[in-house]
Amino acid sequence: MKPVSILTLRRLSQYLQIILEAQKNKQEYISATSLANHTGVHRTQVRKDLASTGVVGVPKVGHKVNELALAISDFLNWNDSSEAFIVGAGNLGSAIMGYREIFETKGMKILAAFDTNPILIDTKIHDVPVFAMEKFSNLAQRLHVHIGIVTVPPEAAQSVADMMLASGIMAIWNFAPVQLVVPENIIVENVDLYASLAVLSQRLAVKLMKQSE
Amino acid sequence: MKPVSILTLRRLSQYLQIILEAQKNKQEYISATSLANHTGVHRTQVRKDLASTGVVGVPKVGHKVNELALAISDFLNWNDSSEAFIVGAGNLGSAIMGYREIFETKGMKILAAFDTNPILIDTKIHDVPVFAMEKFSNLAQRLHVHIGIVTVPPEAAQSVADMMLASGIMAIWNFAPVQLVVPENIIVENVDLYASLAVLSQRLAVKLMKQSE
DNA sequence: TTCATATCGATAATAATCTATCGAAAATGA
DNA sequence: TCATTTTCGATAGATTATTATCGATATGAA
Repeated sequence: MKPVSILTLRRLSQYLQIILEAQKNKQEYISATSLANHTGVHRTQVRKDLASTGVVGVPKVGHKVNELALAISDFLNWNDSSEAFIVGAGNLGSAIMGYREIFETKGMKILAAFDTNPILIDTKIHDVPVFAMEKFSNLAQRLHVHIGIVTVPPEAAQSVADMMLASGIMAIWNFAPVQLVVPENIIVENVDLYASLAVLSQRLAVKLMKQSE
Repeated sequence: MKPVSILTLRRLSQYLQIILEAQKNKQEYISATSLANHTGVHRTQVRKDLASTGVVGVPKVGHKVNELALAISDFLNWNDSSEAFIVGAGNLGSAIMGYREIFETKGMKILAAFDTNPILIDTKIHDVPVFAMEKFSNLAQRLHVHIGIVTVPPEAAQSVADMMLASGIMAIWNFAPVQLVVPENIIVENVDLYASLAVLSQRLAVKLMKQSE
């Protein structure tokens, strides 16, 4: 199994979203062409992406919706459950805990949250219990938690990451706009809102400039 | 001015983050090499990215921190203020409103939020007033708002987007995991958490598989 | 002053990604 | 049965992105 590019993984998740929708509508087959039309990705690219999960389609027909959904979910490891801890129970952390159930359908179970704010400690946010930071390490090791979600302010992010790694965390989902320094065997996935905003605002500026010409 | 790739824009925002940090520390000069070391991007790539903003550096010295920060901010249009409305005042919407002040330093001012939930209407969330959906169109046109932020559940996203476009919105920051269908002159920037999670979980699965071999 | 070094900016080479093309297979309808 | 259409999967070509190379320039030390 060859390693698959990040771009392919992101697109697979997009396709899956559409396929699940088709599944809801009791559609039996779906073609790469129609996925291409829905996403704007070129149809040959869609085929390549799907091929990397190992599925095979039927000419003129496409892929069985159920099988394709299962194949992609499997490939993304969304059918196994991975446990996660989240550090930072502020605005963003709460929002993510609010999506707890959806994330569980995608293989990630948020077991607990951690924060330094005494007001929050020993409460529950969207059914997720909030503990003091000091408890992270012990619990993470006892429960074999592999995923750490970072939703703290930027200045705290690196020290939280260090603490996570010292507790056996192997993958970090980082929502802080900071480039975390970690050993290279550690997986870091960044959700960088500023980068996203940068694309939006520059594109808009260019567009407005062109219009006023 | 040639169009700049999305990847370059995202990296520029990353560099800026580091440059602002250096500015805080009263550092006078910063080199492409050091930005490369901080981000993991190749140093020649950093130079190309910076070149696209028009800045010029000094051999052996690098770039003046202040000038570089200004050049990138300008390039991203973060020194001008753009007004935005946000639709969906739930968990995620609230989280984003919580970052209102930070976003303002990056050129985006969230003027108001809109929701269908009567409990929320006419309240304030993180100082942002929440209005009924019906008021969107009128206000957006009167205030010449160009940016719409979508933080509603996936099933409502397309209709919200349609409503936004009918009200003169030109750029959509979409947090719903849905591929919005819009005319091609409309700018859509997606923040796709599922795609991000897909990368994380697949990479982690591969890693764990390799370890157990 | 001269040399070594760090950096810049430009250009060339490599690698990755995306798009086009083509033959084969399955369905549909004449 | 046989042409037509749609899609698949594979391969080749084109585009884009990344990395390497090289000469030039500023700094600081010998």
